[in-house]
Amino acid sequence: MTGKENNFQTEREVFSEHIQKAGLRHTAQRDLILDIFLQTDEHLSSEDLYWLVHKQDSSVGHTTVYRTLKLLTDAGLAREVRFGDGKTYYEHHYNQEHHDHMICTECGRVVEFFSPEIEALQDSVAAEYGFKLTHHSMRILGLCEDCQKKDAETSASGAQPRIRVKSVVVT
Amino acid sequence: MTGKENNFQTEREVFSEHIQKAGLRHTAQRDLILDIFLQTDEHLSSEDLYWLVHKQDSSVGHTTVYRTLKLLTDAGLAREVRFGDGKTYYEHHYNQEHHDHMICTECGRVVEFFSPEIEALQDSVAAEYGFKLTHHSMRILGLCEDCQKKDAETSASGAQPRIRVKSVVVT
DNA sequence: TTGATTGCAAAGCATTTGCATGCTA
DNA sequence: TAGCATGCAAATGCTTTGCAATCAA
Repeated sequence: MTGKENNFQTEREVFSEHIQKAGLRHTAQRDLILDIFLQTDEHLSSEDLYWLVHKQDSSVGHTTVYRTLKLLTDAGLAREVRFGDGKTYYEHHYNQEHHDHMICTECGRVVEFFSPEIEALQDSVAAEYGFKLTHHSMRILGLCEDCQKKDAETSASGAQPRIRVKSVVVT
Repeated sequence: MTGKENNFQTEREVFSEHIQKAGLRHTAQRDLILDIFLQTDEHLSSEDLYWLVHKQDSSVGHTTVYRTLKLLTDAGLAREVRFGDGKTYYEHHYNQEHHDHMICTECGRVVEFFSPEIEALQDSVAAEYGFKLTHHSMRILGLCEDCQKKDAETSASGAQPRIRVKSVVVT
């Protein structure tokens, strides 16, 4: 009886509650997609989750995974994140600490970090301009330690990154 | 002979230099697109710029505007920015101070801001994880002062925002 | 039974690409 | 003249939507 299992239960309950409150319905697909989502740890795209689901039930369609991820987001269980490669990724959101992302533009490695100082400064910037801050979004793009070394050794590395940041877009 | 005019000249020169160095060619379309881009002040999408160009020369195609904006970005004259509505916007980049964006999710208003403290903290976060920071991206999403007031008065405002942030995606 | 849900195919968007034609250098 | 640039149409990649069939409540 670990904390994780308790948490697991609770997330299912949150989902059920959301479904009831919104007048929606329980389905085998939704349960399966939630279960598999909860078993993951990485940031995954709808495509990624689709294939994981597909392995267990090949009758589930792409559309349902898309729609269910949206549903999970509405229920507060998932959070959409974008890393600049044009896809939308999802990460666990329920009972998770807020964090931002640092992305290696070479290998796609994603590091989560949290800086209370930056958070506080964002609040004060918003206040300064009269904004009521609802969300914020922050990415740091650069080269991770390994890729800095690799770049020093050879220029061409064969490995394909999972997340390819095509154009480095700074906002 | 204002500073703006001097700057204008210089940006054209930068463009010419970039074109020469890259072995590319001067064309009437590129000159026109650059000129019109330089006359703008807002963040504009390729679509936006296309229509501005179209007014002066309707023979210029979408594709050329896309390609030229990429070229301007390569030349350091433009910077791609994304606000979360799925489109790519461009802003002036040459001789511009670095800044981040605060976006009103109701009316789409974009406020540019700069916080040296946040910049410094980003550097130290990167350093802490061994990252070599190349770019960063930061958005603050919320309600601007006007929209907070409007929300207090009525819930439905008829105005269509120029930038519609469909799903609030926090990264 | 009623109406939400599903999965397929098709449509949407923003963006990119193939290719014949046009035009700079 | 060589080969980059252009513009059209078609393709792409991700996501959404229409719709008939299915299924939960």
